[in-house]
Amino acid sequence: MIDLAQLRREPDFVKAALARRGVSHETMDAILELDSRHRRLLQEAESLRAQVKDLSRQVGEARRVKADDAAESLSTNSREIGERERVASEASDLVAADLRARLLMIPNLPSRETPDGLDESANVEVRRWWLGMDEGADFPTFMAHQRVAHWETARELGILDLEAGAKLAGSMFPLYRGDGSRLLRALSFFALDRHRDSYEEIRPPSVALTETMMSTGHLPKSADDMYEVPRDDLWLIPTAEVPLTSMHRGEILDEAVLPIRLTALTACFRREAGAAGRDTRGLLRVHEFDKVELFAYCTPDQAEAAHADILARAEGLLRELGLTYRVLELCAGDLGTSAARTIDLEVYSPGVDKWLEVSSVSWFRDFQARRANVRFRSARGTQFVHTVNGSALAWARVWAALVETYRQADGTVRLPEVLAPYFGDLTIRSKP
RNA sequence: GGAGGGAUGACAGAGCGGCCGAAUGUACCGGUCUUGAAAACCGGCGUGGGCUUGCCCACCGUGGGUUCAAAUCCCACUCCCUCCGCCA
Repeated sequence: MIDLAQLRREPDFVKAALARRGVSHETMDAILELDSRHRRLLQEAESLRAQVKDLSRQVGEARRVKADDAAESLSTNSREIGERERVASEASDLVAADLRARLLMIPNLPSRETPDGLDESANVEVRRWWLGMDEGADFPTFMAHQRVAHWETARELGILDLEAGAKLAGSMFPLYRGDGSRLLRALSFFALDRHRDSYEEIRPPSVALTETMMSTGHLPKSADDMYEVPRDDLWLIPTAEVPLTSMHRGEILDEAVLPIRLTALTACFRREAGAAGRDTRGLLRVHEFDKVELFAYCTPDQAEAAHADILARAEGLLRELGLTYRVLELCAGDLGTSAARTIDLEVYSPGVDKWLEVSSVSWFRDFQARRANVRFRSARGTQFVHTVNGSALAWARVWAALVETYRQADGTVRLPEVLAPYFGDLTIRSKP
């Protein structure tokens, strides 16, 4: 949630920032108008309530000295004012609810680093990396045997059964088998081990309450993108960011414990509403995938370094795996609701000849902390923490890129050496 | 699923209709004392909101209700603890 006080204090600045991501000035003016109406009604209600409290005190006093007539007339008076207070409060609450509902729909202010632009075409490519680049090698030329889509290779090798997944849960719910399933597990274990030095591993629930979804900004805006369990007021998590952000919901943390760095492996569920038919073959876009997430609660001063660390770790994994990737600075119009700044990592998948998003590293400033009410106490008083997070990494697409990149001329897949401790024999062959 | 107990400030723990936003202790911060520290003593010490910046309002698990007045009474819900049942 954006800071209402800031909107009041510097409306032009906030409106200009939000205009960069398509929020109209009229929308913000309506909020300011509601805010001032709310404050007027609130003042009225509060002053009436102050009168009721004062009279009630006098009633008590009168009773004590046995002045029953006085007590009776004071309490009648108080009852009448109480009626008016009730009316004023209801009016105030109504406006407050409207104001809050609108405020929850407003996205975060883009950071200074975020370039202008209304959609993904305006994202800025920051750099590319490929194996050997650091030694001066040119962008790789992929061989014909690497130009085979992962779903073809996977069928030949028997490591992915999309038909079976569709039978069980519908299309875009993949079922991995044999070495395909082992590869998935190897990747998660590999990543979690790499983060052990400074991130505490968490295994959160895979479902979250509506209230929890509100904290990260996934609700109310993105309800259509998520799976709901209405009977229990639960939602399947679209990312570990959801539970991790709410771990300290409502708490005031000691400055000394920050930054709190967490990592979690979870399944992620996404309905992908509105994306039907777009890049949906194989593992390009699926409803359920495993992801290792990195997350930090930090002070505003620590946020930049925490963001950079997550990005470096996500990139580090891709480099260790020897995959070709590029780094994109998202433009204002392509940012997620809660993000002030986001850097995406896209891996190059030679078989399908596409760049696939495998990580999104975001800085939320205090937007989520304000919603989740996570603060910290310091010498300068109590303030909201900053949250940052990023995938390291989302495995379905990495799995696809690995199978395509490391496909050999003989049709087998030879995985990179770093996976040896997690996978054993690195060659995936078709089983007789 | 059934029965009972509980939820109060950073923590422990009183209060059970009327100056209670809340006793007391611990922790924490400042001061006195001390060569220094500890102890002792003195003072301070929740969060958020509104406006005339001094005052007002809200918050005692959550949401309703009763009352002139609710941390205190009533109802519902959530979570925690104990016991019984069931179960991977």
